Amino acid sequence: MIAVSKQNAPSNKNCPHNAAINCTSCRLSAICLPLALAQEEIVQLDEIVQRGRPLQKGQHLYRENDIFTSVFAVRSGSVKAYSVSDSGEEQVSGFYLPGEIIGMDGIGHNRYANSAVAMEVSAICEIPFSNVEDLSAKLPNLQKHFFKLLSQEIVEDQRHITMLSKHTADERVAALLVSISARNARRNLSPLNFRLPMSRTDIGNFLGLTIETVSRVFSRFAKQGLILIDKKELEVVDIDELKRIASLGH
Amino acid sequence: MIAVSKQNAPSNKNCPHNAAINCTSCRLSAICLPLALAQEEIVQLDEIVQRGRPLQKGQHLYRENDIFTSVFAVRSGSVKAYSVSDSGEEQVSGFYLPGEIIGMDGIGHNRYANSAVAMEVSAICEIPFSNVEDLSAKLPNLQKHFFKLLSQEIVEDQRHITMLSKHTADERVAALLVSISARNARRNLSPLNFRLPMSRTDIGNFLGLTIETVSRVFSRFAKQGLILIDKKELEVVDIDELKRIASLGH
DNA sequence: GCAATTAGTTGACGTAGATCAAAAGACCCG
DNA sequence: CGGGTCTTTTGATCTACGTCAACTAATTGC
Repeated sequence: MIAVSKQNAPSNKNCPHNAAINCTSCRLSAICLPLALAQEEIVQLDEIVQRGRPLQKGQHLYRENDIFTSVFAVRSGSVKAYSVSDSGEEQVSGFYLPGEIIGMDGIGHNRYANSAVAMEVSAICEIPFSNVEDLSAKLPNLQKHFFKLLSQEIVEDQRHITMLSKHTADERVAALLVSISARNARRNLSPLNFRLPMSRTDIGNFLGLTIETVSRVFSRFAKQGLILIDKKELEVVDIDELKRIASLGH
Repeated sequence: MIAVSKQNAPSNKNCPHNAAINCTSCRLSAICLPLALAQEEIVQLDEIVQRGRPLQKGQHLYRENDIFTSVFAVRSGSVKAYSVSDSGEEQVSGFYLPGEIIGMDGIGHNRYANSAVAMEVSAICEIPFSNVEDLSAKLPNLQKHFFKLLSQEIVEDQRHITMLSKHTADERVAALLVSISARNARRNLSPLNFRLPMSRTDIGNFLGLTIETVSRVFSRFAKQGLILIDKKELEVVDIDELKRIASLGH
């Protein structure tokens, strides 16, 4: 299921990492663009969006404390955001899938608060934020859209806080699987069959659990017939039960 | 939501809850307004800010799921934001002190994601967000300021996520005390002598701990000579040691 | 193609903090 | 002022998850 692109330059409309594309024709625009934006407005936005060559697994979009310049839209692949504490420990703050926007944590202090690294070969759109600010003054819908994006990330983070402070290991893992499933559905991918792009270590780190606990929960879910898991390939067998577990208060 | 209306109570410049005040003269403006805003721009902002009569302890600014209309600046007192999960449990998502802005979680889905309640008698400025959007299109500094505010809240929440997922009870409590101390300093209040506006239950809930654990940590800190605590009155004796504890990775 | 490294699984055991329990202050309010 | 309620403290016990350890299976590199 991994469509790892072997080619590195020639333009090819069928390649998911293809750079020769624009917002108007991008099938993810429904996710990352404001629905309210008129065709002509999209063209204006399109002009400021920069599309680079695909990032390889392990390559960074930016690093914690770099000067903030842009936010990024994931076009294909997946990205992990993380920060490193004084004591040198890594904290994974989020996973970003196609259509999602990363880097907005940098706006507040003009420096990125996290590092962002590709978890697999990924195509990324770079959106210089000063251009967004300028254009937002002219396009009320665009301004509104970015306010919404930022606010939604706050709500997301707060949900995650609740997850960490009130939910058991089972509930956290179930919630992550349900979240990825729902996000895949939104992108018209299978919500029941997908590849987890992140390692067990990253999952544990994100969920505030050790790798051993994550592994045990997966094994238990598999034994209970909720999922089939082979390394990173996942089949969700009983999504309703996963949802039920995810929404339990403990 | 409470009806926060412009009122014409007798002007009394000395009362901390006084409503007859404007942004220009408000001694908190350095905290809640963009420094870059010109005098004349502040006047324009001032016109959309509504100042209501003080809220009593326990009164709500808004409730989870109410239609989003405004963000609010705390002028005096203190406010707690919290949400209630499916299972009926409360999750405290933040404490807001004078100069801080609350309610931005509502922008994303046009409904507040949290409830906000006064923890003591508090004066609040209501800022209708549609006016902010309109004015932001004209005042680039204002737009920038709100982008920053939203982004900073994201960074705050992510710090809190790290706190919950990587830090011990001692470290969490120390970090909260250091945070309140720093925020008091910023408002030119004593950073070493203050009253905790929230209950032990709220502290525990916010930090992902039980009330018993919070109580024990306070007792331990007191025994170690780091703080003096009498009910809600707190004296910080050794701020450096608290900072050290707060920044430990465990 | 075969050692070397890394990622994941599983088991045995330890511990930070939850839970349960009881009591002592505060703080109402009639 | 005195009885009821709520908050906080402190102690005794329990448990979910972390830690440590041993092993297997992928992946990488030469």
